[in-house]
Amino acid sequence: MGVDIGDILEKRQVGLDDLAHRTVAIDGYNTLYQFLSIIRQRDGTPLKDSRGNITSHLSGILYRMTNLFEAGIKPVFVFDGKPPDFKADTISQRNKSREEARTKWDEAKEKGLSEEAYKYAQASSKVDTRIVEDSMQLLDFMGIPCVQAPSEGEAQTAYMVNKGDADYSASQDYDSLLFGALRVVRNLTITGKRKLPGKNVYIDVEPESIDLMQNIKLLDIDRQQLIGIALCVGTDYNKGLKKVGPKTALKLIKQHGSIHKVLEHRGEAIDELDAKIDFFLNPPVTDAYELKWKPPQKEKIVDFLCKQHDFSEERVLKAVDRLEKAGKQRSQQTLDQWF
DNA sequence: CTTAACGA
DNA sequence: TCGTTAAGG
Repeated sequence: MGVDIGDILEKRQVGLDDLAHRTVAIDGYNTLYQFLSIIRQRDGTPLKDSRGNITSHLSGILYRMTNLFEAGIKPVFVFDGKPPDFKADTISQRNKSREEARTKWDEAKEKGLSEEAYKYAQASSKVDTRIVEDSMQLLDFMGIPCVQAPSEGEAQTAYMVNKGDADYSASQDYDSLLFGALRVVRNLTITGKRKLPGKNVYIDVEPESIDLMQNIKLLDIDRQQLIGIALCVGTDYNKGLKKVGPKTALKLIKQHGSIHKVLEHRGEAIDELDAKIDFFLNPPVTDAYELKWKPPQKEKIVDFLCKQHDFSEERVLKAVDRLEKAGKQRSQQTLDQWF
């Protein structure tokens, strides 16, 4: 998922101090997917309430947003709207892989292959309507603003950064750079623990920022060429050229000058190429949002999480207290938010 | 993922 | 106090 151009990008490690007082526009889909796939029991089952509803994402939101808030960061969630038509293949491929993973999960469980089972359990994660809706509900109760993007969330976060409404686009994917986001932050977590793919090993990960203009300059290319590199490697809208990773793609684009020339030279084609390039350059975005952080509604959070979804009241109250304290501290210092 | 509990 | 491990819902 997402475009694999990380290897050619210059990243800067950042501490949470660097992000204090900064607004980060979070790619909602990306974050929820991460929560759903990672917050699980050892057998692969996600957290669920007594009625069988998945709650992993609610746990992730509650604790991570509390931590970010405590660090003085102003988070905004941005949710996807209608995807472009040329994303249809990717979407149906994802649905297919997810269905397959679901079957393989059951098979592995029966055979007692726990590591296999866990892997397929993760791959069967789905950000469905209910997941999005109750995430928005919880965020609203926590006083964190949400933005509904007309199309791709990462395009909207890019727009908000470049307009000056946000300081960073936050996602694990690099796609918002293709939409022109000037600053991107990855690994936006407090306790940076990430599971190495395949192995059962966890490594520490620090938040890192990526500066678009610095990278454009360093690579000695322009934005169109960066998009060209992405299209060579493969994006959510196209498959990518065979055996071409980011380094080869960079070489090809620099050698031939443009994605059009690269394709011409190789005798290959990408469907609706110009429409896709234009989509990265001029995606649908909206100004219809208001960024306002409000005090958490303690009773509503407790009712929602504890009464309706079986969270421990002790844990939830502790998190809400931290949230309240962080907000009060902030409004005393800066006087800008929370009213 | 994040917190809480536990043992060195 | 810190690193490891289990539990959370």
